[in-house]
Amino acid sequence: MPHPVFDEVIHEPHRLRICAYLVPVAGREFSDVRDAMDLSDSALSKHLKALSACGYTTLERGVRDGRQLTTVHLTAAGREALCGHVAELQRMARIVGTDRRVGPRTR
Amino acid sequence: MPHPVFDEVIHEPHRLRICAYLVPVAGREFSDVRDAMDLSDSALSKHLKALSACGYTTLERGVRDGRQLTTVHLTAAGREALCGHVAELQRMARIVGTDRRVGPRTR
DNA sequence: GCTTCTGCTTTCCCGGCAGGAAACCCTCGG
DNA sequence: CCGAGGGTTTCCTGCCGGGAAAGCAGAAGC
Repeated sequence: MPHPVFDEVIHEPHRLRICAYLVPVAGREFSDVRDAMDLSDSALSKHLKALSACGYTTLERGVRDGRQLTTVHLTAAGREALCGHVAELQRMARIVGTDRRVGPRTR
Repeated sequence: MPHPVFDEVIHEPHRLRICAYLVPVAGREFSDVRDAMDLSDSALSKHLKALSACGYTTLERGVRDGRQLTTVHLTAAGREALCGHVAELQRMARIVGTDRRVGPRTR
């Protein structure tokens, strides 16, 4: 592994968590993500913009109970990217033997 | 997992790789790390300074064959931090079901 | 002991990125 | 037409990482 080279867009802590947060469900409301990630509206909006620019997420604007609400979705590409990134890290961890307490698993 | 909160020092891509690179051996020469990580002298020096400031690495200056050479060591704390960080990511991945190809594990 | 060389370190400067605040839509309900 | 709620964009600021180059210390050579 000369250069694991991580996906910077997804590697960014908040975005990493956002994507992870989106994996298990079909879609999350903007406000839910904002609260769960403890981000300001603007910060989240920017992160989603970045993620969407890469095709990792999509925003679906709709209305419910007279209120407008935006739903965030993780795209297949986003899931792919996240999985790939995590896999990359795990691969690194495995090679390194970093399985909590570096024991006899040196290889 | 309200706030996985990653260790920013170790999360930084290059530093993450540097630490991983140091795990399997007792010590690496500065130049080896530099080349392996494909970093400039100054960049590596700065990263090592940051890691050392956290007590994650130590530098041992010595001489061999008339040449001076600095050996980089990952400390126990550094290994701990790396392991912890990776574990955190794996935990996140596991919760999320990100095991390459997200199947029927929708919840 | 002084110069030169080498190997790391520090300084300087720059560009990029993330965050908060606030101004700005846009849409819905009155 | 007028708010009000929900996101978005702008503006500005601080931090952080990188390269270039100057700086510095130890070692070899003279």
